[in-house]
Amino acid sequence: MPQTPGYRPLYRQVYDILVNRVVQGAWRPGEALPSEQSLAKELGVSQGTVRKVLDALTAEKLLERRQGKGTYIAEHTQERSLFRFFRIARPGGERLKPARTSETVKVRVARSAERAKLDLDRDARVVEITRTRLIDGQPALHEVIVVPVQLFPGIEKRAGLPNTLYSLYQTDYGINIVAAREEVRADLATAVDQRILGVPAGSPILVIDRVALSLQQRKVEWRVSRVKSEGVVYAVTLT
Amino acid sequence: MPQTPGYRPLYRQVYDILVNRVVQGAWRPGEALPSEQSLAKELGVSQGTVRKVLDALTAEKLLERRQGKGTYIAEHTQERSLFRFFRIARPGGERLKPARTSETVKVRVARSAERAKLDLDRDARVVEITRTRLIDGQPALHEVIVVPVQLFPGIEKRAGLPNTLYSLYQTDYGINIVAAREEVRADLATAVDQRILGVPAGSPILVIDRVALSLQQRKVEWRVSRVKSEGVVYAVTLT
DNA sequence: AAGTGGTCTAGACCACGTC
DNA sequence: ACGTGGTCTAGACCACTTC
Repeated sequence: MPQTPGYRPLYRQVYDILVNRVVQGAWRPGEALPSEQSLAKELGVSQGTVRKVLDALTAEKLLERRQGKGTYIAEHTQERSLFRFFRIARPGGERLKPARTSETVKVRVARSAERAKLDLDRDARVVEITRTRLIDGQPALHEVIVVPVQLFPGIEKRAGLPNTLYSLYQTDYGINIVAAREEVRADLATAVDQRILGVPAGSPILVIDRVALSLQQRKVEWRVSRVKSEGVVYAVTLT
Repeated sequence: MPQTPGYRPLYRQVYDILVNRVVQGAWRPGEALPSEQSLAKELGVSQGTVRKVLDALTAEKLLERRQGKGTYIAEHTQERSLFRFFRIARPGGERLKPARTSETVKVRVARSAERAKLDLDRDARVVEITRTRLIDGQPALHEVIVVPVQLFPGIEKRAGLPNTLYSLYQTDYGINIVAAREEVRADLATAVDQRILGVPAGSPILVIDRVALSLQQRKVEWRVSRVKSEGVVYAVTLT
């Protein structure tokens, strides 16, 4: 039987404090945090305890540390977001970068499947973004992205969304995507796939179903991508 | 310009020492290591330095730590290996466990594609294991596994290989699989797929191409699995 | 009570980047 | 020269497990 059921290490409290500050935008992406020493002094703990927390947040890719310089809020730049969550590559290893094309944006009431995927209430409204992306100048995948309008007010009025939405989520809405659950399956090309991707009927298509999670583990985005399977793979390293 | 080009922290040396001991079988899977204190004393470093190394090896899943008890060599048990590297699941989340059927085992000279995948010399010999696995009693995937015979002498003479080979690699050959690079693509059922998996011609098939890496980052196994895509997905969490 | 890993502290010194 | 993060130490106390 545990002697202290409510035991909570000091570093957990420090962790929560710093996460809250980051979430509330105390520092902007790319900006430096105070030094370990000053944070320790301010919070009334030792430098080692602050260090443990900063190391943990760095492992979660929310911070970046640079020896001799300081600790910074990690930026979800285009390059970085792509490299982290976009797993399409050439067989053998070379990672690919898609170019974007125009998108269509709609606001509507969430369907039941969407409410289930994103833990939404009845009547919740969502923004639906549909777009096609190019690899080597050819249409290679198209995707439907659904996010709760409540979390991203006004996003539907923006013209020309960036190629990687996660940098936009971070800079304009304070939402950090820290993880994504993906389910990959094989399917056959539909009529829509044939038209958009220019593939023959019955071609194999790789379907990627992703739910993206924020720092608070909230389900923030549902995205289904359909990828022309020819000459590309979904590459991942299991550890 | 770095002032000390050959700088190497103390914990790196301790790390190498302990990894070597594990690789050379100083302790068996499931066995406890000496306590932090005694390791520190023996190696002439502080407990904190030993702790840092043990924590790192635990993060790599080579060790397991249990508060109040000790630090143990992680066991690649059937359950654990499956859960870690076998990513097939039902849509929505439930992870699946395949049952094995009989396999066929051959020894032969490595083909050039195999030499490239596994960094083998010309004339290298490999063991090829072919097997089919069942989900819910139905054939659901079949795979071809290729390993260098040099690393696994006598493996071809074993009858009835275990469902998860990685526990065998660990216990009988001292090889710990710590990571796997996987490439997933969509394909159409071939004649072989039709016969083995009982699917119609032209069905979508999920193909998983895996290279498994040992603790020393050596490419130890190449495995290609073809999975009946109906009702199952390849599930992974990106972080 | 004894032994283990887990937390926390205080202080020293090192490597790195900037001034 | 200075400030930052990175390493290393020594010691204290806590929580968990076993005896």
